[in-house]
Amino acid sequence: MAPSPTGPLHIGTARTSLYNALFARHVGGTYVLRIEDTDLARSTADFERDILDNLHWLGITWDEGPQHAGGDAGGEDIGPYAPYRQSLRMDRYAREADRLLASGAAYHCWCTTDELDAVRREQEARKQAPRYNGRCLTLTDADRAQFEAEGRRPAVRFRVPAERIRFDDLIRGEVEFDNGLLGDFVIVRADGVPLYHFVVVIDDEQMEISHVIRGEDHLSNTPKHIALIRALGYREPVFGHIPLILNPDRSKMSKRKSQTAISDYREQGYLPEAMVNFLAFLGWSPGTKEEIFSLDELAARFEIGEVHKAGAVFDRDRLDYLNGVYIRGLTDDELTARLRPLLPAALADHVLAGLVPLVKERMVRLTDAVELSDFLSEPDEVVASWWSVDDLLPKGRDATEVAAALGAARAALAADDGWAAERLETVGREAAEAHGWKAGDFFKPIRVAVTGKAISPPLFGSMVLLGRERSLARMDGALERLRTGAAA
RNA sequence: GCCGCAUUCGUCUAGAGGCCUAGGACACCGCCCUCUCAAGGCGGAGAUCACCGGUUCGAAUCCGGUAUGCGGUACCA
Repeated sequence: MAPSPTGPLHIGTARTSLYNALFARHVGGTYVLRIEDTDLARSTADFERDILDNLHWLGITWDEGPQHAGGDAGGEDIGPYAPYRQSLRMDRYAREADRLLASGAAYHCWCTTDELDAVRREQEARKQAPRYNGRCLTLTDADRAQFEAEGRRPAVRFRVPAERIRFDDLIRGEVEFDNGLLGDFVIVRADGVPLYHFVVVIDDEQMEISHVIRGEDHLSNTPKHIALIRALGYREPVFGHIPLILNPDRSKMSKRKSQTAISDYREQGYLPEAMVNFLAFLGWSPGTKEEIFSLDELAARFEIGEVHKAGAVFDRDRLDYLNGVYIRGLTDDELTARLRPLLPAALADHVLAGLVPLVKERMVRLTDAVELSDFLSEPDEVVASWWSVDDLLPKGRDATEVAAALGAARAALAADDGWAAERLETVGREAAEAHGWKAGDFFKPIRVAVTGKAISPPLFGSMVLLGRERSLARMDGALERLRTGAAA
């Protein structure tokens, strides 16, 4: 797996990482992670940290590669072929470029960006394939001396042999390209920085990569890599190109149209287990009716050859559903621990522990607990500001009637000295019956007064967590507003 | 433009010649349960298997073509 730290860990990169991990674990292989940071201008240490951190968060582990972010400052890489960051392997690439130059498989190109653009525009205007015209292939020594004298620095171009390239893709089967259609592409920039197609091939050889599993967007790059592999005398790895994850409009999933950073999902309260389960099924299925699988179970069943060929739309609804399933599958203690950092410190641990069973099956994301529990940590005045008198009224009842009902409820509940949920509910129901109201209607003003909202966790459990005094005080506050409102 | 890849309910998918009048899940709708909301249970609607032609007694499944979509076509990865 070879992510490029030019952005935060992307959903697609995470899924590719997952498939690599599942494949490696399933066949008992060695999973290698390499940081592709040759694009110095766009790569940052922060992005690298984000990628490694979030991969760890998902539970994806690798056998070789940087275990911690740190750039060249010293995240110690693990594995026999360290370093696993391309920015630290430049001497190796320079040596291989020299080999290619010496053998004539590559040549210097002095063309400037402007010159190349001009040629390309001309080709496009003539409806020709835009590719390098080979100008620097026929330069004389005098030409070269002239460019040198002008201060121009040459890039290195690979001389692409015009041949048909065929390979057996793990997922797509036999694929064939005609490299005669390709122009000679640059492998080392004029500033000496080697480019992706070149370094990936060198590293794969030196790190003894046997299987390259990557996104389908690399399928048409593969013939370039194979040509380079042959020119360098390397062993050809097995390739597998997995389908793309798509925006709802079926284009390649992008930041513009979808949320793509794993860290965003993490912040929004998605569980890593749910993300992994969801991502695994975006492009693969075990063929069973069962669809809840842990990482270990996935690794046990995963077959790379069963991966689909067509892209899959990222379906947020399905992720939400799965996340809810996983939240409900957590023990109360586990959920309490995961919720703790998201909720105000003022919310006491024992209150949180009591809250969890009340909200567990009402959550889609961990962050939902914030709104479900804020009535416990906000002061009475704030909670009172969330509602208006109208919010207290069940359908068809006016303020005077509701004041009477709430007054009766308050009196009955206050008369109970235990303040336990089950007992309170019994008292509440008896009071409702005595008052001649349906329980639902009778409880509505209590709910709004106590929790500030028409939708809340179970009422009596909520009242227990809030405490007798504050619950009664909030009901008193509501009664007051009902009476003044009714009077007005 | 050129090259490549793909195409089963809105979405994720099952399906590898007869078990398919195409199964499941999410989303949607209805009912039940119910102190609100969820969760849960039950049921419903939803796919002429992109299209056309062929092979075959028989095709979603095999072959050919067409269309559409997507990806690539950088001194980005």
